[in-house]
Amino acid sequence: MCAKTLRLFHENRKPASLRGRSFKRPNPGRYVEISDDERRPKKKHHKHNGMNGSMPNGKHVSSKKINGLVNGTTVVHMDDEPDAAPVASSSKFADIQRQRTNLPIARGKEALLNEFREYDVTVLLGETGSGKTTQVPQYLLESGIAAEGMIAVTQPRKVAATSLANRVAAEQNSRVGSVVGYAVRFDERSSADTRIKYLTDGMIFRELMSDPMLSKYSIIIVDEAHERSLRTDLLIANLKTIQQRRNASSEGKGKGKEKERLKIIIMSATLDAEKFAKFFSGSKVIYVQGRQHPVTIYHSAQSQVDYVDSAMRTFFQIHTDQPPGDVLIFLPGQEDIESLEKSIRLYASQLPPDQQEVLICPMYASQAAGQNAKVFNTTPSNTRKCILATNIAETSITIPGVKYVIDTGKCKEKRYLAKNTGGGFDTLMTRDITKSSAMQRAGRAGREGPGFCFRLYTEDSFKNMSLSAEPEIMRCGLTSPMLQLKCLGQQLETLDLMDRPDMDSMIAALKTLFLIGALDQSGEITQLGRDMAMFPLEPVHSRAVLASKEYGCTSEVLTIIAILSASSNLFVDNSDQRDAVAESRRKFKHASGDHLTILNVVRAYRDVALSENKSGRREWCRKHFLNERALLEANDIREQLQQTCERLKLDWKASCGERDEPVIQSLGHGLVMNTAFLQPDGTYKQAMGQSTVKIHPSSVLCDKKVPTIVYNEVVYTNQIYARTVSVISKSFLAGLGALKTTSDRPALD
DNA sequence: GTACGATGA
Repeated sequence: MCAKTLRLFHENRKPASLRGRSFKRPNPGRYVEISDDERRPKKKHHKHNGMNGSMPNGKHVSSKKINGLVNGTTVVHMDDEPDAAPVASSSKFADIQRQRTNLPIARGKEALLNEFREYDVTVLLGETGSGKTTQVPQYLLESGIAAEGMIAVTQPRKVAATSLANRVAAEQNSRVGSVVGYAVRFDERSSADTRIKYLTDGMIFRELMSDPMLSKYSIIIVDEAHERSLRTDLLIANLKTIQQRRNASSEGKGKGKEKERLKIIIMSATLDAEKFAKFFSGSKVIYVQGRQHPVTIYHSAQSQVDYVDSAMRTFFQIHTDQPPGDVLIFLPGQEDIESLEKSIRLYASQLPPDQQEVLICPMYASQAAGQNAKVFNTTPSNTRKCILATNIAETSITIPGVKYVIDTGKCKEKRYLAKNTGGGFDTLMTRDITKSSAMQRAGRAGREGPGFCFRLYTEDSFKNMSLSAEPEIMRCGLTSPMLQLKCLGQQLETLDLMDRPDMDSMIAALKTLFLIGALDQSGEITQLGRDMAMFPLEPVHSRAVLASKEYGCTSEVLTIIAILSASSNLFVDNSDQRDAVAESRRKFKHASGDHLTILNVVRAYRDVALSENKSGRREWCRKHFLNERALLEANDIREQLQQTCERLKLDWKASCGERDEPVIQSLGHGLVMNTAFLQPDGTYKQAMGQSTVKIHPSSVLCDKKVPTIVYNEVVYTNQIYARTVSVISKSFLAGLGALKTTSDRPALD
C-alpha cells in the first residue's frame, strides 16, 4: 500500500437523500406529505480543486467533490437561546414568532391538526429539531385538541427535556414552569397552570406507579421513538393498553368526558416508520419535510483497516486544503481519542508556520466536565478546532461551528450476556454503526451552513449497515424493568412490546429477583420486592439498602450505593498516569476492599468540603484523581434515597461507626449472586454460577488472595473481571445459601 | 497484569 497511491475517497454518485430512495414508504396511500414547495435553494459550493493533496506522511490522497443532501431538517437551533428571557422585549418576541412561522412544519399546521383530530394515534416522521418537537405541542394547545388535559412530550435525555421546555416557554412568552414546564430527575418546573410538559421517558414511566392510567394527560407525545431506548419501549407498550382502556371507557359518555380519551403521537426519524404504524393498528403516518444545509458526503474507496490513522490523514487533508471551519471526528472510545490526539499533535507541530494552528478538543462523557466544555469556547483566530468525540456528539451535544465531519463508522455498544444462573455479564464491544447513525453524524456538518462528511468506509459498507440500532431492551439486563412491571401487575414475558427480549435474559432476571427475595417461588412480587421497586436503583442495590436496616448501617450503605449507581466512575483513569493514580488511591485504601475504600473517599471529600471553597474542592479531586462529578451526583442520589427511606420508615441516619462487617453483609444480601471463592490458581469461582472470574487489577484486593469475595459487577473483556470487590466471610455466604447447589432452588422456567 | 459508548430513575 505504501508504494502505490492510496485513493481514499471516491465519488458518491447519488445524493444520499432519504426521500424516495433509502426510505421506502410501505403504504403510500396512508401518508400525508407536508413539505415546503420551494425548498431552500442549494447554495453553489465553493469551487475548489477536489481533495487532492499530500499527507504529512507522504501518502497521496485524492477524491472528487459531489453534491448530496444527507437527510431532512434541523431548522430550530435549540442551543441558540436556551435561557431566553421569560418576558422578552417585543422585538425579540416578534423575532421568535417570525422564526416559528418560517419553520417548514408551519405550512402544514392545519393539515396536521386535522389528522390529529381524526386519529387516536399518529406517527409523525421527520428529523430531530425540524420544529415538530417544539411546534406540535403548541399547535395542539392552541387548537383546543388537548381539551382540559395536559400534553406530555417525552424525551430520552434530560438536557433535551429541559432545553426544549425553555425554548417553548419563550415562544409562549412565558416563564418555564407556568404554561410550559418540565420534569427530569432532580429537577422539576411545573405548576397547576402547566399544560405542556416536557419530561424524560423514565420520569413518565415512574408516574405510572402512582397514576396507572396517566389520567392527567390527554395527549402523550413520544419523541425520538426511533432511538428505541428501554424506557421508550416500555412506555409505548403501556400507552397502547392505557389508550384502549381509556378510549373504551369514554365511549358514549357524551362530550364532557372527552378529556378522558388519550391521543398518542409517536415522533420518529424517517427510518423504521412501518414498525410503529404496525404496532398501533389504525394509526396514521404523517411525513414532515424538513430542511438542512447540504452536506457533501465522501466515502473511502477502500475499506480502512486502521481508522485512527485514516482519520489523522483525512484531518490533515482537510486542514491543508480546505477553507476554515471546525472538524468533528467520531471515534468509538477514549483510547482511540487519546491516541489520535497524540498523533495529530505530533504532525501539527511539523506543519509549516504559515499554516493555521490546530486546537484539539477531546470529548467523551467520562471526561471531566470542564474539559468537555472547552469545545464551546470561541476558536482563536487563525486556528482550526478539531473535536475528537464519541457518540456523545451524535445526539446529546451539538457543537457550533462544525463544517467537516470525519466518521470512522465505529461505535461501542454494551451487551448483556445472560447466564442461566441469574447474574450475567456486560461486555462492551466496538462495532459498525448503523445507517441512521451514519446519517446523524453527517448531519452534524450541516447545522450552520453547507458542510462535508468524510466516511472512512466504503459506500458498499454503508449500504450493508443495518438500518437502525437494535432496541436497547434486547441487549441489557432486565432485573429492574421486570420488577417495575411486576409492581404494575404486568409481566415482561407477556407484555405487548414492539420487540421482545430473549428468554434467557428474562429467566436470568427472574432468577436474580427470586434470589434477592423480590419474588416468591411462584414468581409473584413480595412486599420486599415492592419496597425495592420504590428506590430509583437497580434491585440488587435497593436490596442492600433494605438489608442495612437489620445491620444498623443504612447511612454507610446509602453512601456506597449512591456512588455505585452514579453515572460516572468515582476514580478517574488516565492511561498515562496509572502509577500516580494507584499511588493516590492507596491513601483511601480499606483492608476489606473497594466498597469501604469508596466510603473513605466520600468521607474525606466531605471533610474537604467543610473547609474548602468550590475551586479548592475541585483541586483536591484533581490531585487525588477523583471525579468530582460522580461525588456531586452521588450526593443528589443520596438525598433522593433518603426521601424514599422516609416513606418506608427506614432510619437513614443509622450508622455502625467504623465497623465494616455490617456494611459488607448488607451489600451481600443484594449481591448474593455476585459472590465467588478462591481457587488454588488464584482465580475465583462463582458461588452461584459456573464462571471463573478474576479480580480486576484496579481493585485494592487484586493479588490479595482473600478466600471469598463479593463484587458489584462483572465485565467481560479479554477475561471475566469482577469489579468493586470486598472480602466477605464464608460463613455469611453459607447462611445466604450462596454456596448450596443450584438444585436447591425452585425451577423458575 | 488492566478497563472506561451513550442514556435514565
